Amino acid sequence: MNKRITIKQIAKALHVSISTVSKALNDSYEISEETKQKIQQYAKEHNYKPNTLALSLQNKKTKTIGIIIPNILNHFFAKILRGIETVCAEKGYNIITCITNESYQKEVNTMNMLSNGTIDGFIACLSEETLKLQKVDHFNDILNEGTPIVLYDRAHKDIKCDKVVTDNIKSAYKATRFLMKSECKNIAFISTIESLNVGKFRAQGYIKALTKYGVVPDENLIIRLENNKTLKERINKMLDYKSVDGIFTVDEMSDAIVTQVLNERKIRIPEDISIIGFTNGILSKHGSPPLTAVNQFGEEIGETAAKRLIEKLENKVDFNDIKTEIIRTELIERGSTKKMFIKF
Amino acid sequence: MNKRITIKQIAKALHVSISTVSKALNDSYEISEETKQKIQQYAKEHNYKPNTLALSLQNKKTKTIGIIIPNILNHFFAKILRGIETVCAEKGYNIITCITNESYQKEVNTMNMLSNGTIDGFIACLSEETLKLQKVDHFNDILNEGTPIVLYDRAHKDIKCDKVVTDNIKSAYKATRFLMKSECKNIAFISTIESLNVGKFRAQGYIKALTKYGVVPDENLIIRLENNKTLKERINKMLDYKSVDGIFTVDEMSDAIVTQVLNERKIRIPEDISIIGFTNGILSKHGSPPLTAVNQFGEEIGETAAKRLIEKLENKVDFNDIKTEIIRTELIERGSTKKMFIKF
DNA sequence: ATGAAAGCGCTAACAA
DNA sequence: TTGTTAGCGCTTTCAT
Repeated sequence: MNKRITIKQIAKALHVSISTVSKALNDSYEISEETKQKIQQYAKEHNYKPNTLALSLQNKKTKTIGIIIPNILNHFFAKILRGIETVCAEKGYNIITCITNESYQKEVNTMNMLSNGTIDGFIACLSEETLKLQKVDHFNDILNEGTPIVLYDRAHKDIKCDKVVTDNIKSAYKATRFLMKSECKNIAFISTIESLNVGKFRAQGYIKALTKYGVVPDENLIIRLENNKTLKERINKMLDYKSVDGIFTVDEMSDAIVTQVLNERKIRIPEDISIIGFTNGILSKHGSPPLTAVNQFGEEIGETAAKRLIEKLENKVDFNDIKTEIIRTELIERGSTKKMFIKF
Repeated sequence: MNKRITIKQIAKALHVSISTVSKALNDSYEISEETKQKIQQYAKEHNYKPNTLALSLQNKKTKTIGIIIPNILNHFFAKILRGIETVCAEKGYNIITCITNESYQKEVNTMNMLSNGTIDGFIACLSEETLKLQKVDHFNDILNEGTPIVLYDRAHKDIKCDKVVTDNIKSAYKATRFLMKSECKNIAFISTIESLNVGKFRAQGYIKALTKYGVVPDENLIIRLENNKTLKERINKMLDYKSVDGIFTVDEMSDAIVTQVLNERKIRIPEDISIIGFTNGILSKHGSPPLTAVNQFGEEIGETAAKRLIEKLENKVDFNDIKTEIIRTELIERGSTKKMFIKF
């Protein structure tokens, strides 16, 4: 066993003082070339690595960022994490990743646990439960302590900090309009994320588009749930009720289940019904048929959030200079929608 | 701004010594109830949180674990991460997640960066490049420093540490046998992960099963690639060559592309060709038809690895007591294979 | 019951 | 050019 060596041990071995070693290792001009050589070589030979903890304690900076993720199995969040990681690695920051599993309590606990010197700042996304309970004091407490936070995707108006979000209303509006352009007359809306504000925004965009083009939203074609328990039966009921020819699903779960139901009922996509999804995860790309979907650029969201936080940490912008960045989306046309031909 | 408070400030404010405060906050029997009360209350009011860094420096323990993940967009790894996180959170450990993006250099850098007091141990998976280069010294160096490592999924025989892996040979054997049982005569093997040892093992299992039941492996039905660049054309060539009636795809990418090609050629699944996949990710469950697949229990792999590492960290087992744990798999029968009827 | 002091590994101001 | 010392926030031993 080749235990780690400290500056103190080097000093003793080489009969110099601790500070000489410290300076030599930091290549200080104060130290003679000769001594530097000697010390640096000894350090290398003995595989010396400075103890990050001690440095952090000294500098009051840890160069690590806490990442709060509601659910890592969600491909969208995985993409965001990748974006964050890329930027952080580039700029020399480590990340501590915490998964809240959509739980309020877990979110509060981990954030408190980390905001005591372990991390310099947070990049966080509210859990579903937090959003339901509307309790966001823990965020404001941490901000008050002087720890910067950047919120991504799911934000909350009562938290006064930087945010990086998607323009859900506009994206949903465009997706719905696309369906209308491709001659769909009865366009349904399906969501299992009604508990999230992003889910509500997408519904707003859908309704806005219909209304704008003179279609009165039909309650029976709108399914807004907080989970997918009763979804299958709701879809079947809806399809019995009216001959839908377009469906806008705003989360991947809805998309998967709709596709399944349509297959079961031998309804063809897109010949009988067109579908547009949201998020553009693995299922969209590789499903059959591949899904026309609103692509969210998760990596870009992550990168933007990380860049913003690091700016703050490095005092390139003032702590109280707060902004919300909106990341574009794009509609990726694939096989689940007909080629559009109506001009508006 | 409500800056964090230290023990020292409490001491000053309350006109007691630093050590009294420390003891009071730790509920020491040495301190009078009265003083304790006073100090604890003050601490609570001022939202005192002990500085983790200082504690770690003192204890030589950080209660955080470094997680090395080759690619977070891979759903299997995401599942493993979730398993790790669950156990770590339960036992009070934080995790620092690092993504290597399958790069050797990134793996070396991050592991070196963290193994200097930042983390107590590693849970790691070798990057593809590391596996190709067969350079694993960085792992052994870290082990030599006394930092425990648990390797998951992709391991390497030259690294002497705990491992948690899947029995790839056996799983592939069973999957292949299943295809044979369901009357497939010409079973193809498709892999785009030939660069990984797990990929090679799966091929071995496939060949073993064929051989065992008297089938001579046909080179033309075996596609072993290191990526998916030429996959589509290779599959088409193979299908032109011979009427395949069963395909064993050992990674999700292969599965997605095979399905696509079969759809294009109007070949029905499972009527014309049965498919079995590996890993059982999102695509398997929600594809159409849903894919019969070898399920890998990623969460269990993660949990097992985390438990093992924490045992080591808490000295429940000796550092040199090394073992390899093999996590079961199961074959999940879905719509991409015929109901089997041959008895062997 | 309370406090002084040393030390975890390191940096930096100051002294020699 | 090199060394001494104090201090980052905390625990712990040893006095008082």
